Amino acid sequence: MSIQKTLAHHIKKAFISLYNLELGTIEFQATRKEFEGDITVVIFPMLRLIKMNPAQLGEDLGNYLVKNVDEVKGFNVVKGFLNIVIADAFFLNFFNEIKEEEKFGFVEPQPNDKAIMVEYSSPNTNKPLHLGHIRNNLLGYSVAEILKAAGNKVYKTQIINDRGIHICKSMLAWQRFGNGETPESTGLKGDKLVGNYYVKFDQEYKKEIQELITEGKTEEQAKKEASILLEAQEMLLKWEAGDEEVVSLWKKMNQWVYDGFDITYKNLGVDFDVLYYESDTYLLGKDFVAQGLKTGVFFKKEDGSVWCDLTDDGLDEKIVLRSDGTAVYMTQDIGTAIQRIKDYPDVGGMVYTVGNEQDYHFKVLFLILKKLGFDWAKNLFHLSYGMVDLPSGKMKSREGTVVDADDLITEMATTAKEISQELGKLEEYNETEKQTIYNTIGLGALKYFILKVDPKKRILFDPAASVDFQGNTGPFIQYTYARIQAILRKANFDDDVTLSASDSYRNEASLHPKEKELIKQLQLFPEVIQNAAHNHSPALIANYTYDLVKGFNSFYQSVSILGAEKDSEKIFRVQLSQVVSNTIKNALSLLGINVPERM
RNA sequence: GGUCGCGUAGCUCAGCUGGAUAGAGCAUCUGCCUUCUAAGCAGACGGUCACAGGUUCGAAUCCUGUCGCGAUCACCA
Repeated sequence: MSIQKTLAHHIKKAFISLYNLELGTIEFQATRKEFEGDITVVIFPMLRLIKMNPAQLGEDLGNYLVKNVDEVKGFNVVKGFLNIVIADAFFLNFFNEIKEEEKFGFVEPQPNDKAIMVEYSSPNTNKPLHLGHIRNNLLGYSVAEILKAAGNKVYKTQIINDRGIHICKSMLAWQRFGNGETPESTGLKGDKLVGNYYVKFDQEYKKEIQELITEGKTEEQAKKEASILLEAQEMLLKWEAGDEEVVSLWKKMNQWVYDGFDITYKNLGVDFDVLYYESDTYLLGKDFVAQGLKTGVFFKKEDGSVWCDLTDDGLDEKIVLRSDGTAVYMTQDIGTAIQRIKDYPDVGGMVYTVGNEQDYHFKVLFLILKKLGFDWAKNLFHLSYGMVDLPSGKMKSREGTVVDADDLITEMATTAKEISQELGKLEEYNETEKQTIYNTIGLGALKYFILKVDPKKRILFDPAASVDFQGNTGPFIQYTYARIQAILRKANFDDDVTLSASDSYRNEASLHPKEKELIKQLQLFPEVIQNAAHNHSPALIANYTYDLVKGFNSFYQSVSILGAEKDSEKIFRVQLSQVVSNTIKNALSLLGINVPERM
């Protein structure tokens, strides 16, 4: 039982025996450093039940606890705060309980619990992934991992936007100007190659518009009448009609893109359990619109278009079917959501990782699904995140001001390499091993930099300067981990200490303040995971890990680990280091960050 | 204009369901590498928590309003 629960139980008993009163929730907090004690009870809220001096009440409760609870060694009262001193034995016992747990804090999913489907990435297939996708992927992946650690079964998914006018544009440009180029013939990643033709299309389109304007057309006319655009639109119609030639080109070029994406995903360390393609789902949802029309969730306007009236919920009317009977984005999303539950009946909720420009869309989507009467609709969550901005402003793919995902990953590894070489580390390694470590560090820096920020906030990303390797960064945490590994290696090789010795903790039960501090921090981990899962926030994990690392470094600097005076002390400190390093590793795994054994 | 989000140190960010004197890192300055990895540690400097009201024993946190920034308000996706 956690110390909080134990204390809460006894404080309630104290209230009954001292004042004959039933107490509700009790507020605990960690005791501030400047006061003596480990855990603090806030007295003020109790004054609502009983009118008395808070200092006196604290005094009474403190005395009761010392007398009746073994774990309570002492107390002091400052204003309305009862600071409780917990016996070191409690922390030692806790430590001994968790020290064999490889995955301390992680909860196994219960077989009959509902699963959660987490959607992220969901790219278009006409251009390569960029910095915005990186934030999306890292967030989605991390939240999925956190949900798993909190005891949920999770399906990771993405819906690939593989159809529409955008891919036709790339296809057309490739047909016209491509000379049969392939990823193999050019040595380009497939997504890059296709992306180049998307840019090419735009260039040609603009050229044609200019020509038409000089011929005397208005800009508006020119934009509509450019032959290259008309041809792309025609191509889309052919695709929809199932034209063999167009479909086979579409398949070929999409496959290039997928091969390219796979490399990026692999480098980024993300993966998926289930894939959905928009070409399979874009016609879904119409049946449910028809049903909703019958049950009165939707209504039809004179022109035949179908709408959902959300004015009672403070929103607008939203179209769900065009007057020509074709689907809109919303229709498709309704259909896809329902389809997913059909495909995976154990799914009881979904998380959509999509940028905050679609906040309104998802609000409406979730509301409509609720109105349609699906009970899982209450468990839908839009994991909304802010844009990633560059110092130069917005990223615009057409203007070439995007930060390409692959380039960024490479650049981070290069920076890691430069810094490592400057510091003269890693010299005993061969080139391949070094490169692996550079990748781990560079990627760790990037991931931590993005995930430590609250998803809702915008990130200003300066590729040249913003990812630091000192202070609150991924590499700092990785570095601490690597240092602990060095201690563990030396403890094993240079000393005849047996880590599994049965007396491997200090029986005298008196902890160094830094040791106690560390154990207290470890104690918080399970709670942090639950919290992070509840709030869909990797930032909570990141900040916890940083605190733990700070705590360890402070410990590392102020006590001698391998050179401890007594054997029991040495073994204890090595074991403590071991548990801390496991926890760091586990916490980082929730952020998708790997740890190097040396750096 | 309506709706939603954000505004905390020079910069980048923490601050959980209201709690004690608002915390880190970077930058600037001071110490610490013959001793477990100095990508580190210890310390100094730095704040009208955008602004104004309100709620209460107590507000960065909750409510209202104002200002600033961003997003969004298509028979686009």
